[in-house]
Amino acid sequence: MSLPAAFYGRPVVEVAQDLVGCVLRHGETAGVIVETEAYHESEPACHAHVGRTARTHVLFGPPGIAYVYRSYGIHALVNAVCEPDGIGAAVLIRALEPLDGIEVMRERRGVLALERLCSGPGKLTQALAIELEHNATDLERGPVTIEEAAPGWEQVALVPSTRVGITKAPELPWRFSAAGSRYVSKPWPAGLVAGRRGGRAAARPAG
DNA sequence: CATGGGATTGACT
DNA sequence: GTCAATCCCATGC
Repeated sequence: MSLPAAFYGRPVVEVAQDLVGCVLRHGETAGVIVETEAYHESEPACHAHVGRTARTHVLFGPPGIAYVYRSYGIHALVNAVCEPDGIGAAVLIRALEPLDGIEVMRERRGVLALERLCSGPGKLTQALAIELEHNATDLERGPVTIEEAAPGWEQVALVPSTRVGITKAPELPWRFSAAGSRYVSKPWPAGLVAGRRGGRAAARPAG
């Protein structure tokens, strides 16, 4: 079942943590969210920091809406708008553990390894065929939806770290990764896999 | 209207 | 490790 708007209408850092373990779905493809980042208008790394513009008005709208934008002229990045209507904030979905439609994802990505299909914000949108046309669409009604935590993922442990690829407000620990997951993006946060030795990753989180 | 800068990725040295 | 690809949009003239 898709998450209701009220789920998103809370403090964005809280929602970013609660979204880990939930399922992002588009058509026949879906994956468990294993990495997120929070962005809020009060800090300069957030697109909403500049105020309402043609680009950012979605961020200031009601929660539970998709904010999709193009990055570096190549990739589409997908976010979930958070906080009450009028506050500009969103959670960036950074990585998924592939769940459904894996063969379709492999074709779209031109990659076979499960660990590489959705281990980055630009990779997962390519794997799920999420594009700019999905900007401002409703995440409860679809076509792109986010469902409640997958079985076994309700209590997943999180590893906080600083956000990736930004130059402003780099010190905020607003990136959240599922502990022990092999499907998160690089750079891996320190302590992602407790007791990791010889580069061998642990199994997926308990559940 | 011109310009500059990305919430990235993959190929290459 | 370095670097190019390539589009949208915010900003400034």
